[in-house]
Formats: sequence, structure tokens, C-alpha cells
Amino acid sequence: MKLIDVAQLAGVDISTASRVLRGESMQRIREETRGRILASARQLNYAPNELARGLRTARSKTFGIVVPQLDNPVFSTAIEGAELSARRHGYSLLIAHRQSGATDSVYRRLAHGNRVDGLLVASLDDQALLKPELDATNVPFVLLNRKLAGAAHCVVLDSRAAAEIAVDHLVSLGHRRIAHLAGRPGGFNAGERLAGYRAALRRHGIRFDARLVAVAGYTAEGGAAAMRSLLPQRPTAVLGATLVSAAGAMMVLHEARLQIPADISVIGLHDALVATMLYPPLTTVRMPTERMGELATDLLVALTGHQRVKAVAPLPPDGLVIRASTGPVAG
Amino acid sequence: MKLIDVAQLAGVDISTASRVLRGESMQRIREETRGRILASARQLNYAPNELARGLRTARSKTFGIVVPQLDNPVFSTAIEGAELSARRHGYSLLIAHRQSGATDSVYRRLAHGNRVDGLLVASLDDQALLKPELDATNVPFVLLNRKLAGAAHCVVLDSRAAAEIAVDHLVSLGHRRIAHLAGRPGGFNAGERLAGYRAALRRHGIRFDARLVAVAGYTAEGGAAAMRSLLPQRPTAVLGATLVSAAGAMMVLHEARLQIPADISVIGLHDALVATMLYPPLTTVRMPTERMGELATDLLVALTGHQRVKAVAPLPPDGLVIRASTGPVAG
DNA sequence: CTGTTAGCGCGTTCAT
DNA sequence: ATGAACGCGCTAACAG
Repeated sequence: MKLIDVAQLAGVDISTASRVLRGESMQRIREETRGRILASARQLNYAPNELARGLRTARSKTFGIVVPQLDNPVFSTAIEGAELSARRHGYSLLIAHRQSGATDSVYRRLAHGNRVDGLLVASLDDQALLKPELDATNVPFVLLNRKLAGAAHCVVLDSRAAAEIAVDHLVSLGHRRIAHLAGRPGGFNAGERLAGYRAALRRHGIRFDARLVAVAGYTAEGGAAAMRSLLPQRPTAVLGATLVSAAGAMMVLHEARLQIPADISVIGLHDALVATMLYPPLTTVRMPTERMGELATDLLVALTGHQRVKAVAPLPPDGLVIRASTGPVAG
Repeated sequence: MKLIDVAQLAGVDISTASRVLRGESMQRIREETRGRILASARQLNYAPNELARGLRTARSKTFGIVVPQLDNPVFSTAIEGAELSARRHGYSLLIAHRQSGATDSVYRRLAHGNRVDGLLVASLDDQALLKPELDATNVPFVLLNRKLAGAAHCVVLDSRAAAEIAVDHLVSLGHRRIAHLAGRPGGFNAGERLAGYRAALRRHGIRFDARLVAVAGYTAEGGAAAMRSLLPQRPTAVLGATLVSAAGAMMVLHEARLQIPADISVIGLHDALVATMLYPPLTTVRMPTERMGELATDLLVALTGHQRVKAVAPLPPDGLVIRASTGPVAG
């Protein structure tokens, strides 16, 4: 069913039908005709051809979203948020995950041919490479949880605050020898988390001890190795930069026959289903990842409309989710 | 840059340019003009406007994919596979996740307005409701890991075989009192897994004992509760229908101070990152979920081209991933 | 308040 | 082997 069918059934011109169906210039159409057109449209189960509309208006009403991996709760919930906002604004979401070793850029492929009006980008890549690639697409873009030098718009989580909340919680339980499983050195979020850890320690009058920090990266094995290297320092609590590193640490603690949390407390950043699957269930700091996707999309809509947009501040954590992996310090 | 720009630069008509750029009727264009057009296109960095092309050909070259949840490795890897195949066939992927309580159907929203040429559907909903909803979209569709009565095309994993492989492994380790944490009764996959469990027992001459089966559903709490109810039966091994139920069971075993696998072995179906995060790392049967997404998309491409397609057989498991949660029976 | 008209960029006859 | 012309379905000037 197309516009002309609706128009014929209602006995009007297709331009009139177009106007009322778009809900534009409400005042300039007689209420009676308006009702007739709406009724015809409903009767015929009319839906505008989005391709024709897009061709005419030069706006596809779809955004592309690029994520490095799908099986990561941070990205998957961000996508859910993005989809929510997109739907609210009448946009669809084209998805792509970054394949390593692609000859042409994902961004190029997605943005070419007027398929998308904008791009949501969550990349783990080197930022230096990213900027020119994205600029080449000629569509506005918003970065998810990454900072990018230049005028790029970003929506980021306040990882620093999250680390502080985690340390505060541990300190409130009496811990003072708190180890940190850090992320990739030089990474934006890893740096923020380390900074938050240090800031919180300082605030509580605890001296920073570099021997209590080990790089764990983003795998369970990395977390395990880091934890093993930290054991001789006898920390009473551990802050994992991610859930995987915290989980890896817990394996080592179990192997060492240490009781969690009786002998040592564990806390991780970000909350996800897997936190409830660990033994004991992991205390975490929940982050508004879905809201991040939502806000990024709102921002992109504004950019697409050439509105003036203000930078959005880092999103504060949703708060502590206390489970069984943290408890009072022994002694 | 549009077709007319390329044509002008090459000094030919736009129809000629269109022909060579689509790579159609190779024989009927002089090699020299052909080269000129290709060169011009490259020089201008030309990409066809997909909206115009779609309008003209009445095919958007995009598929919609609907999943109930994104933060589930089964679906997220299926999406990755689907994207792979889609890209290979020149298609894009529009994503939607099922929101509960939506007024209009996701399928309708996605399929309306010629936005997609077909639908990939992974639904947890009642199958009875699903069929008419999907038929109303008037686009071909393929179901992911679900059977649907009627002529619908489905790509499913062989869950029954997976359960058999798991039981075979446990039996080979000497286990005979094998408990099963089952899925939702009546569910397609839950039924298959239970059937595989029973078939394998029978094959090994082990009598089926209904007291060793408990419904765990699809949460860690459910798995924990089921395991707790099973403990009095003193199983030496447990087969979880999913990773979450296996994880829930492991929590209960830890609380009961049982050693895994010394006192009791645990195995789960499906493999994912989380299996490596548990303590001890979980032995699983790996399933080809990515391949499932790929095949489903291949099938959809064929359907879109009105090709005759044959039903695809259930996808056999990728095999056993032996980790530390299974071991020889005590004794 | 409503109808007429002219494209958006492309693919596709039909001519030549 | 190539060009001219039409229309996919819709929106947006401009008329009236």
C-alpha cells in the first residue's frame, strides 16, 4: 500500500495525504479531510516507504552502531540503550562489529551510500587512527566510553568515581591493604580507574603502594596472573578493574584456599549477570551503560539536526551492588 | 558523488556508467570505456546511493534481526555470524531487541516501509503467537534455534546431541549417578536436552531416575535451588542445561563444602567466556552458535531470491571443551 | 485549505 | 556498444 492508494480511497490528492500522515502543519487541513485520510491509511494498513522518503529527504533515519565485540555486557547494554533512544526518535539501528584485518573500514562501509545519518562508535582501537577514518565518512558521530582528541563528541562513564566508590566501600569495611588489578596501561579507562583508586586512598590517608598494583588486562588469565603476583603482598582486599579480572583473581584465591570474604574481599567494576554467577556472588559498582547508549544517541540526533549541543559530563556510577564477595577485614 | 558525476567525468551516459559499475553484462561494454568509468568512479570515491537503488529495485539489501536479549552469548555470537554472512552477500543488518509490553510488534515495526528484505528471529515467545505476527510482515523470515509449526524455516542447534556428548563424557569418567538441571518444561530446547540425557543414559545401560532431574530454568538462582533439591540424592555429577544453571549449581556445591570435581563433577551446555571465569573453569559442550547465525542468513538470502531451499539439519555440537570442573568419579 | 508539479538518484526498457 | 527517457514512492515548492 502506498500513498496514492490512501489518497484515492480518501478522495484527496497525494500531497494532502502526505501532509496529514506526517502530522505536519496541523492547522492548515480541515478536520474532516484529515479524519478521512487517517481512516483510509489505517484501513489500508499503510506504512510509508522509508526508502522513497529517505531518498527525497536525504535522510535515511537510521544510525550505524559499531562495537568491537557483542559478547560484552558493556557494549550489549549500550546497544540496548541506543536502540531505545533511536526508536524514540524514529530511527533504526544498523549494527556492525569490528572485524580485525578488514581491508576497508567498517565506518566507511556503513556510512557509504547514504545508508546512515550518523555513527555511534565504541572502539578499542588506537584513537589516532580512528579520527581520520571517522571524519572521512562525512556523517556526524558520537563515541561511546572513549575520549578522542579534537572536536569529537563523546559520552563516557565516570570510571574514576566508580573506582573511588569501590575503595570507599572497602575502607568502610576496615580494609587498608587494598590491591588493584589494573587494565591496559595507557588506556583511557584503565588510567581513570587507577586515578580513582589512588585518589580514594589518599582521601582516606592511606599511602599508595605501587607493589599493590598489577596489570591484569582484560582476561580471566590476566586477572589470575596479576592476583598471583600480588599474593605475597598479603592484601586484605582487591579491586578488579573489570569483572573478568576480578573473576580471574577469585580463581587464584580459591586455589590458595583463601576464604572470600573472610580472608580477602573482592570487588569489581561494572555490573552484569556474570557477577551473580561467581562464587561468592561478586560485589560490584554498577555503571549506567544503557543510559550511556541512550544519551549518545540523543546527542547524535541533535547533531544530525545541526543543533548546538553541549558536551555531556561523565556519567556517574549507579552505585554499589553489595553481594557476598566483600566483608569486614579480618582481625 | 553520484552516478551522473562519474558519467560526466568519464564522458559517457549515466546508464552506461550504471551498467559497468554494477558489473553486469560484462561482454557488452568496450574495455576502454569500461576502464574509464571505473577510473572515474574510483577517483571520485563514488558509492551508489543505496536508498535510490533500493527504491528502484524494491529491495533494501538489509535484513532485520530480532533477539530477546543482547547480553546472552548465544544470541550475540549468532548476530556476529549473521553479520558475517550478510556482509558477504552485500546485506546490512538492522537490529532490534524485543521489548516487553510493546504496543506494536517488533516485527511489524522493522518490516514496515520496505526497510528490510527479510527477518532473522530469535524469540523466546510462545510459538503460537509468533507465526501470525511474522506472516503479517510479508517478508521471508528464518528462525534461530526455534522450531515453528508450519512452513517456517528454522536453523537449530542439535541440543540433544550436545546433552548426549556431555553424558558420554561423564560416563567415561566413571559416573553413573548423573543429575540433570533441566530448562523450562515444554520448551523446545529443554525437551531436546532432557531427551539427549535420557538417551545417553539408556545407551550406557543406566536406569533413568526422575529424582535426579530438577527444573532449574535460566537463572543462577534457579540452578542453585535445583541443585539444592538434588543434593540428598547424592549425584556424582551434574549436567546443567545452560551455563547459568551450572554456575548456580556450583555455588551450592561450594557452600556445601563439596570439592569440584573431586566430590562432584559439573558440566554445562554451550561454551562462552563465562565458563572460563568460574571456579573451577567449567567443562562445556561447545555449540556452533555463530555458524547458526551464518547459515540462517544464507538461508534468508536464498529465500529472498525465491530460490528453492532445503531445510537445514540441526547443527551438531562443536565438541567437548574439557576444563577443570569434571573428573573421575570418587571411589 | 488543497491540488499541481518537479525532482531525489538510480536501474531499465527501448532506440540507435 | 551506448544514449534517451521513464518511473520507483515520496516530499516540498508553488499555485490557486
